[in-house]
Order: sequence, then structure tokens, then C-alpha cells
Amino acid sequence: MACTKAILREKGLAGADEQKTSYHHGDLRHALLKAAEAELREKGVEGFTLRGCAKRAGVSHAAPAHHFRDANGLLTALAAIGFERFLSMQKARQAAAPAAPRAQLAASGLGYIDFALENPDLFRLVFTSSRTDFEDMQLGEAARASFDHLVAGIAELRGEDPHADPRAMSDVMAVWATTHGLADLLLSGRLKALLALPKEMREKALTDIILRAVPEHPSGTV
Amino acid sequence: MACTKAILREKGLAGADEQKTSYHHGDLRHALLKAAEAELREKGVEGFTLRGCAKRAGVSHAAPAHHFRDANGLLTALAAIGFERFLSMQKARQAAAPAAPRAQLAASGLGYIDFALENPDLFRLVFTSSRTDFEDMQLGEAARASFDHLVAGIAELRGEDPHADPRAMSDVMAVWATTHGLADLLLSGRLKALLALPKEMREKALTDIILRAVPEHPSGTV
DNA sequence: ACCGTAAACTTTACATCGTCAAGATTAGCG
DNA sequence: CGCTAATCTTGACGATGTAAAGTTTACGGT
Repeated sequence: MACTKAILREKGLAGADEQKTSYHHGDLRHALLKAAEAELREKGVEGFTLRGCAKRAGVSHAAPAHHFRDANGLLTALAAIGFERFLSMQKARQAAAPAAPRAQLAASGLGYIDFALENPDLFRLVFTSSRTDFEDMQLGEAARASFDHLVAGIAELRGEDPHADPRAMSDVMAVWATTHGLADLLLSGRLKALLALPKEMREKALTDIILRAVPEHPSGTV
Repeated sequence: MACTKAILREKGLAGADEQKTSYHHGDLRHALLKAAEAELREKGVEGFTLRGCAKRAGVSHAAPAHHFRDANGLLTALAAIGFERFLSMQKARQAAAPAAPRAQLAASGLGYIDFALENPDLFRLVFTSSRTDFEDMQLGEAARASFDHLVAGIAELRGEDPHADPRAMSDVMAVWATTHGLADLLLSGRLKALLALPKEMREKALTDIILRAVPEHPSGTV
């Protein structure tokens, strides 16, 4: 609805990125999101600038306001996209792993960590920035989808719906916390020992730690 | 060395906080750190402002530069203090817990989480802000002390020095990740189920999850 | 007791930021 | 073909971090 012209231009101009022949951009919303991601990657969450995004997209500094309420609005939209990519990286990992629930869970966790390491600032934006608005439909939906996916994984493993069984919900929280903690600590360079390992060994170690969170023989209350 | 006058004034004036009679403040460094913590608590990491700190301390906006290189310098100094408080909250918890290594480890973890929940923005500053400089002596030292403390806890539990025994080091990373993940997720309101629980049950649940990271009978490699 | 140096603090200035308001341009529909 | 509304630009404002230059005061050597 908003991008017919952009499509035409992109087809016509063989993908060179930064034209801007006409007054109207054509698909600025998209362009801004791409620019925002690049800015985020280069400058980090704390160095992120709305004007920088506008410049990178080749428009004036006030243009973004017509597509996003404000800077936080842009970041929120970006976070929603990030969240979707986040989930699909987990699913991609799982697709390449054995079907056993335990292996699936570990694979999902590795995807979680992969995403964090490959998109550090996007990860930070999504998980620990106060600039995103989770009341936003897109973002809220993406977040819920991601949570549901984890819950489903535990349901598969335990044969109980975590929403009904507190013990299964404990498993959910435990894997999530462990995986998230690994991701966050790796990201901030606090687990250099792990990062130094060759990929295969590192993933073995990560898998081991993640699966500790869901013991095969749940102990009684400690 | 720099605070004789400040001490005199504080004694003389019965602790009322915001005088500023003389041109020289007397203990501005201290005052700025206090102001910075308050600003952090009120506005959060992303809303933190150097000028705000200066105003709160009752000095001109350029005064902080004489005590801290720049805004990040102030935040770094604050982070160092935060880190020390962080560690002592863990130790406080441990002092009130049974001496058994496992109980000590759990207590330390609960202290970790306590700190995060009671000082959310300080926690964020310390663990996920790019504005702190860990090359800084104070901060680096505080961080190392905290890590050493965790390592010692695992050494106590396993009877092996993690720096020498990779399996023990795995335990270190596992508890750390789990505890940190819990803290971070709780902080961002993503584990509301847990937060809703009455204190005692919540701590029981947290303890259970934390201790999963260090199984009593370490399984062979999964 | 005094004086000069340096530290502590203020003032001024500047570039950059986010956002608002008003003007220019163009797309799309009647 | 012309109107309206969406899209984008320009200009302006207050706030921010930091650098430079000026002011005040503490303090050590005499």
C-alpha cells in the first residue's frame, strides 16, 4: 500500500542503495528501520541517534516523525523486528537438531545465544533498554510469541502444560534464566573463557549448562 | 585529604544536606556520587544527566569535570561503588545462612538478586551499560573481587580450584549465568509469576533454580 | 603573617540532540 | 485537471556534554 513506488525504483535501479531522486522517498519507513539497525550496530544503544538514522536514510532530520511517533517509537518498531529474528534463529537451530525434546531445548538455547552474539545491540535493545514500549502491538505480540515458544518446548519435554503445572513453569523459568544469563554475560565479555573455546566445544559446554536447568530426574525440594 | 572541611561542616550542621555557603564545596566528589546515584534511581540509566547531577549537588554544570573526566567517568566511579555494595549484599545474605557450601552459594545468589531488585538502575549500569570503563582501577578491582568471591564459593563446594579444574569452572559459569539471568529477567519484569509470590516462597523457588546449576551428582557429559 | 601558585568552581560558548511548528512538494483520487 | 492530504524540508527551541577562559579560595613555603 505504501511501497509500490519503492518496489518499482528498486527494480529499475538494480539495488544501488542510496538514491533519492524524488522529493518523496517512497518507502521511508523501511529505509529508516534498516538505517536504525545499522546505526545501532555501529554506535550501540547509548550512541543511537534519530538524526543519524535520518541522515543515513538520506532524508531530513524531521522526516522520521511522520512514520514513527518519536525516537523511541522507531526503536520499538526495530525491537519488534529484532524479536522476530530472535525467535526464528532459535527455530532455525532447532530444525537442524535431533527431534528429542531435550536436544530441541538445547538447540533453542543455542539459537538464543547466537542471536545475542551476532546482534549484541539489538539484543540489548530488546531485553534491557527502557526505550522500547512493550505496550506496542507488534512488540508485545513478538515477545509473547517468543515466550510461548519456550513454554511449548518445556511442555514437550515434561508432558505437562507449564501454565497448569507449577513444576513445569519452574522449568521454564530455569532454562530461560540460564540461557539468558549466558547470553548476557557472554555479550558483556564476562565469560571470556567460553568465548575463547573453538565453536564446537563452546557449544558443548553451553549445552551442558543450559540442560542443567532441566534435570532429567527432578530432585525433591532442596 | 580533601574532606577535612566537609567533615567539619557536616558535624557542625547536623546533617542537613544541601547547604553551599562557600565558593568551594569541600567534598564535591562525594556529593556528586550521591547525586548521581539519586539521579540514576529517579531517571534511569538512559535518562541520566551530568547537568542534573551538578544541579542536584548545587554546583555549576561544569564543576564535575574537575573530579571526573566526564559523564562516563562519574558513572564509572559510581559503578565501582555499586559493585562493592553488590558484593557486600551477597556476603550479608551468606552470614545469615547455614555454613554448608550449597546453602552459602544459594544465599550468595539471593543477595545477587536482592541487589538487582533494590538497585535496578545501578545493576544495569554495572552489568549492561557501555558507559562504564572497566579499565578503571577501582571498577576493575571491584569486579574482580566479586568474581573471586564466586570462584571461592565453588571451590568450597567442589573441593577443587576452578582455575585449575575445568569442571569446577563450568560450575562457576553455570551458577553465575543462572543467577544473573534470574536477576536480569526479574528486573525487566519478565518473570512476574515469581515476583507475585510471597517473599518466602519466592526465595525458595529462586534457590531451587539457582542450585540446579550445580547438581549434586554431576552427570557425565550430556 | 603573607603571598603566590594551583586547585576548585563559574561563566560563556559551541556542536549536537530530540521535538515542534510551519512551509514546500507531490501522490492519488474525485 | 485540480484538490486534498500525505510526505518531506526548513527553521527554531530548549536541553545536553564538553572545552576554554575567567574567578575565587585553599594552602604551603617563607
